[in-house]
Formats: sequence, structure tokens, C-alpha cells
Amino acid sequence: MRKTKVERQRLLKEKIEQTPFITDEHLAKTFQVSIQTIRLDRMELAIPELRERIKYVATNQWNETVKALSLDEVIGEIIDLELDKRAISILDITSDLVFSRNKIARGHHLFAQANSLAVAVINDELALTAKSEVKFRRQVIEGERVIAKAAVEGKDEKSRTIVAVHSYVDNEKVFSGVFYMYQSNENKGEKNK
Amino acid sequence: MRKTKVERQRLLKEKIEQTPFITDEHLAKTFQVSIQTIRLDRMELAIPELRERIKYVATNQWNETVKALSLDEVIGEIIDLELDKRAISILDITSDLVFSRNKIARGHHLFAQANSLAVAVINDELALTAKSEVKFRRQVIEGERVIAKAAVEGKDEKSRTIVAVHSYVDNEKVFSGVFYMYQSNENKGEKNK
DNA sequence: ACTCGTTTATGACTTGGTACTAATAGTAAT
DNA sequence: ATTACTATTAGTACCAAGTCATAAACGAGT
Repeated sequence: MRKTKVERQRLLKEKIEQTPFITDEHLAKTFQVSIQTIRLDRMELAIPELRERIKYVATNQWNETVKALSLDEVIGEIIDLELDKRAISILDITSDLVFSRNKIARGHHLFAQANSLAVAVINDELALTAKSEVKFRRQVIEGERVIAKAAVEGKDEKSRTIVAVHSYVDNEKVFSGVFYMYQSNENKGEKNK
Repeated sequence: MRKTKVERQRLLKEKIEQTPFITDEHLAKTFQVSIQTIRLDRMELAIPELRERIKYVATNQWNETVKALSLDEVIGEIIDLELDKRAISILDITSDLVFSRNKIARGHHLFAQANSLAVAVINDELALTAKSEVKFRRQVIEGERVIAKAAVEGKDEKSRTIVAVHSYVDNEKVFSGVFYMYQSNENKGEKNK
């Protein structure tokens, strides 16, 4: 005999989770019940119809967010560097760096490029970001090349080095930020351990 | 007079690429032509219908998701999420995330964790960081576990969503930031006509 | 025999289309 | 002016994959 309703619903839920792109018709066949039964089941389980499921998967932000960010190699290539003064790096926005739906680059990649450039420009074994203020001026699209220019601007009252970074695509500013950097050398204030 | 056919088709293609989840009806209105014209255009341009477009996006993203599941430790794991309210994620600082010399975590990883949590907490198809102010309160060392807590704080004067994120290691605050997020905010709410 | 939970059937309606045919408007060539 | 042609609009039939509501049939248990 067929399984109980509860059992079928358990399996149904599983099945839909595994292969969300399945029609009621198909489900009815695999569970050897009528389409109407499947639909009743879905209603009881509050499982939306196929099209809504597809849409959900398509628009779901979660997946995008959890998606891999190979952070270490995304920070761009340094093409010019004058220690304690200025630095320039290039970051090509590849498909890995964007939201797949709209091809817009995720913000933290631009941040990472700028931040790592700020670290690099400082002539010290150790430079750490203490604070930063950044602005994402316009979206950057897949395929664009971001040129980040960092300039050391001096020290603040706590003798942290101030680095200004401006990033451009085709001379249009897309990102700017100021980074306040700890240094180990001249600056003491050895932080905690 | 209206634009030429060629021009309209160029714009049509663009529009659909930008916002693939748009019906022919909506397109007809925005281009001030009949639905049939839009359909002729799509045929000539070999652009599939809405459902196929959604499906395409969904399947792509689904694959990404499957991939992401094996690399979920990269920007942290979301362990709690209440859309439009708050979210919590955990990031274990592994050796990949630190400066090799001193085992201190690179700033942009903390930023990435916080930023992506800010994106995730927003209940919208599209959320982008417009601006942020962050503070790195103390260094994080290899082996430590960073818990980031995001809270949606409302909207600013430009109706960007404000998300505050604070990150802790053992109840000690190591990072804090405020993110101002763009939202697309379009459909989903409208039903009546 | 009657009732209850479950299952199946049926019909009307919905969305966002495809496929096809036909009519109309506007422009250019002869 | 007539013809030719393109572009656009209109209308019909049909489809997939549903929703919603109603009704009927089945299978047991007490």
C-alpha cells in the first residue's frame, strides 16, 4: 500500500528541496498520487508553486552573499609604488567579483583593493587599518578596470598615518576612502596581545 | 516621433539585461508601443520570455549556491537572520586571512564579513553599499572567532537603509561599522492595478 | 450504517506567454 | 496615384502550471 500522508509529505518536502524545479505533475507521478493530492500537500506544507520557487532561487540574495569570495587575490595588482608617498593598483572586475544578477561589483572588493593599497604604501613591516571612511560613488560593472590611487597625507593626532585612496574607472571616480593606519615603527602604543 | 525600431531594440536589449524580471506588458508601457511590438522585437533579438529568463538566472545561481556550500567559511557563516531586522555571522580567522608575519587578520576580511552581513540582512532583491564608516577597534589574531552582529537602524535622508554592524571576539568589540545601503525596492509590493 | 480523514475529480479563472493571421499606417519608388 | 514594403497593432486560439472552490468517492473505525 501507499505510504501514509505524513510520510509522503515528508518525502515531498525533501524532494522539492533537493530538486526545486519539479512540476506537480511530475511529483504526482513519482509519488503515485493525483496532482490534486500533491497540491493539497503543498498547501499544507506551505510550499509555493513551481514558478515561485524558481523565482525565489533566482532572486535570492542569501546564496549570493554566502558565495565564495576569494579575497586574497582580488586586491589588485600594484603598478606603481613610492613608499610613504603614493601607490597605484589595478583591479579588473571579473565575474567572480560581481553579483551575478546585475553584474555590479560587491562593495567589499573595492574596499579590499583600497585597503590593501593603503597597507602597501606604508613603509613599515606592519601597517594595520585603525579606521576608515569610504564612499561608493557609483556602481562598478563586470568588465570594468578599477584604478586605485593612494596618497599618504600625513599623521593624525594619534600619530596614525592617514592614507587617501581614490578609485577610478575611465577617469570617473567610483570609490573614495580615507584610511587611518597603525604603524609599529615610530608609533608605539603597542596594542593588546 | 518615436525612436526607430533599431534604437528601440537596442534599448530594449539593454533594459532586459539590466532588469531581466520584466514582463512584456511592462516593457510595452515603458517604450510606448504595443505588446506585440515588444514580442516581435524579442523574437528578432532572440530574447527568451520572462519565465525562461528567470529560470536561467535561477539555474545559474543555483549552481553558484552548490559551489558556495563547500566554501562556506570564507566570509563567515550566517547563523541567525531576521530580514530587515538583524543578523549574526561567524568568521573563524584561519591562516589564510592573516598577515603571515604577525598573524593579525587583514582589515578587509573583517570589512567583508560585516559588509556582506549588511547586504544579507536587507530584505530586497538588490542591496548595495553606498557608504560606510568603519572602525577596527583591536587586532584580531589567527585562531580567533569573530561574531558580527548586524542591526537595521532605519533610513537616512536619501532613503538608504542604515545597517550597524558590531563584531566581537569573546565579547570584546573588535570592529564596528555603519553601512548605508542602496535598495532597488521596486516590485513585490504592488498587486492592484 | 454513519462519520471522518483522505484522496480524486471537475470546472472556472489567472499569468505570461507562443503561434498565427489579418488589418492598418507610413514611407518610398515607380 | 498606384504599388511595394516596412513597421506596427489587433485579435484569436492555444499552452503550462498553476489557484480556488466545490463536489464526489474511498477506506476504515466505532
